[in-house]
Amino acid sequence: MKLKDLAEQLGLSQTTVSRALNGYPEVNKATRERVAQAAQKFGYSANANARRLAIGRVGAIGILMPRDRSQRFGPHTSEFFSGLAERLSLDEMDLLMSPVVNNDELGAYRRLISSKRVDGIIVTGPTLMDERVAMLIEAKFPFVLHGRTNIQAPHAWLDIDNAGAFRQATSHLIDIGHRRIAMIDGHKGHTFSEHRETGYREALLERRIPVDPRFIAHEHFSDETGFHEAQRLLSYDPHPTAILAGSMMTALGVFRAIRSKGYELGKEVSVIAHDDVFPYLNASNMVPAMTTTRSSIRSAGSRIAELLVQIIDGEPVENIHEIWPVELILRQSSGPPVPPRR
Amino acid sequence: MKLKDLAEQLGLSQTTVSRALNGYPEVNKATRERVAQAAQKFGYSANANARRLAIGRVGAIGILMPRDRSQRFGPHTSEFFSGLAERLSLDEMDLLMSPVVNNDELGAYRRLISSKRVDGIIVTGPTLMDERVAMLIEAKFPFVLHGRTNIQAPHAWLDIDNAGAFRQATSHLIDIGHRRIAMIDGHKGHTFSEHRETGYREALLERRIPVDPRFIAHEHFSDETGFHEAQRLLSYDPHPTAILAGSMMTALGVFRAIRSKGYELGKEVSVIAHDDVFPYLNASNMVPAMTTTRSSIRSAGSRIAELLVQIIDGEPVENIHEIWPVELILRQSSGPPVPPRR
DNA sequence: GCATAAATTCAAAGCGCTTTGAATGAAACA
DNA sequence: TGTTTCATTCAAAGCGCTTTGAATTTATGC
Repeated sequence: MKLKDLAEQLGLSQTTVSRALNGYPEVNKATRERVAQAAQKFGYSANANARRLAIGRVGAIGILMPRDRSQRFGPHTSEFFSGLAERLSLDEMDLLMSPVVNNDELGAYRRLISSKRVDGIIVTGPTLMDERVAMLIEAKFPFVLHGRTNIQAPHAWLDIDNAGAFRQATSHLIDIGHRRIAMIDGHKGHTFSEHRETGYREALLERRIPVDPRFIAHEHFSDETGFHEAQRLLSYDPHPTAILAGSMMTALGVFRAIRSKGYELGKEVSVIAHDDVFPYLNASNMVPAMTTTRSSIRSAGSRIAELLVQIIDGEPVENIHEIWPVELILRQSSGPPVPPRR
Repeated sequence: MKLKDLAEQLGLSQTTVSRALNGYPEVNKATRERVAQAAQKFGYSANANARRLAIGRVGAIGILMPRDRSQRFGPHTSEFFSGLAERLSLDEMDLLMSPVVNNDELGAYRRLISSKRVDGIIVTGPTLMDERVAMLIEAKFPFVLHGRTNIQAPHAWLDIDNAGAFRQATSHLIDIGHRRIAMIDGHKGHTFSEHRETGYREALLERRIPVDPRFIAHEHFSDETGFHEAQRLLSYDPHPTAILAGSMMTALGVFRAIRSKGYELGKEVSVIAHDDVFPYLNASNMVPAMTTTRSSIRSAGSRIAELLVQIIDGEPVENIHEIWPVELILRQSSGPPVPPRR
């Protein structure tokens, strides 16, 4: 059933029916009701493509499948998506996930824009001089970046305070007596990873504790890499008395490594993990409960969707920058260093 | 830049340019080249909405945000999506995620169909008499179901052998001497959950071991529920000597509960988990390595995307039914029951 | 009771593409 | 050379909607 048919059924013009359905004021109330009922009855709903063509707006925002396979759809991505989806549903907006073909990421962004399949784009996991961001700015296409870059031209972004999180965690560990502190985080090049390392270094520097490069690891987030890196770290003599883990998955592996070496968690070796708040993996439920720097990636997604919709509606991009603070939540996996038993 | 502009630039008609771009044979080779070059140069790419309106095809498949919040975008969903996305990229198809508004799920499906935003739909997490499936069959809209229902009318589906997986795991446990075996799985009502329970019961029945209803738990998949349910199970006297966990997350909680009670995993209490193969959570890396029934949910997603594309291309739906076998992989978390050390 | 304003409704144009049916020019045939 | 055929190209119609500008009906003021 199309608009024409519906209009004929009702003995009205397409114009009136269209207006009735779209809530225009110049339609008689009785007529509007009648139209609504008929639409309901016949299960009519406008052909989205015709509608979009006519109004020049899509009602969807896009996101490209994250570039490297390892990052693609990790648990972080899915939590983030969940936040996006939740917010977008309020505006009845769709979320379009488009693949990167031929590994031509920039081209994929360009095509997504010029084919008018989406009203705006969300960019995640940026590097410091992210070329996708540069391109989108240049193209003047609405987008919001999750994370930050060093690119100066105005654009909208939302990021958490990664440097602050790791600075705070590191300082805390120093405060309670640790001197050999290691970190296992995500791959270098990504802004969040660089920022975290910066925070970590700043905290050490402030207390004049030298940075031991062996104590810094960059890997993707999984229990496996957490395990391997922690094993490596603990094999040094003296080994670190505290480990910062970039994600909950990493932390699971770190826990495992500490146990398998026979150390007591939270005593001989402390662990602080960054927690993106996964509904199915709760830091306070671990044994021992895990000390974390916490920030909900889902909430970030939700807010980003909101911002993008605002931008699409014409909000100027200049002032849309948010840095979210990260909470340090002390639990049992961290404590003053205790010399090894034995 | 639109087709008209591009055509004018080239001194050609829109017809010819369109045909050149879409690979029609009746275009001079030299012309085709020239057009391709110009398109590249001007960054032209057809307005997707106009194109779709004209050809009546969208180039996207849809999926609605899973219904209940708990299930929405768990780690399973994201792995599944990942598989879908991977396969769809081969066909340059988009994946459209549409929200369910006002909690009107069926209405959301109807609107998705009648608004012609997608060429086909993927349905997940069905119940035994899933109304969405019934509706889609009725509407004759292309779709593939991940899972199964008891609905008889022909429709395409792909499922793993959930009953077989749990039957096999249970039988194995019985074989090595267990008599009190518990299961913690997903919510009742979902087909996969019912099938698993069926498999479990069949295995017990076959050996004439009575089913203890206290030993069956249905909860959503998270480490927290795994922990709580396992705690409950282990508080019975006598307690189960083996626990089947419906997901890796659940298993993490179960591990924790067993340890916190002071039992030795794989001896006093065995655990077998169903593993959907998460790249960031590896069963063989746990300590002890976890015995699992394994089936990749990502591969399932990939295959389902493939099937849906075939259906959209006209493949009849009658014969598209796949049941994937599930492997039981023995590792250290299961073994013959050992009487508690005092 | 008539002119004017306000409330409704409508016909037709346009969104940017594909595709039908016709036109053109070149090559092949007789 | 005139006629066919084939290879290319084109003009125009149509996809289903929104929206402009005009037409009609109804309400209001004097």
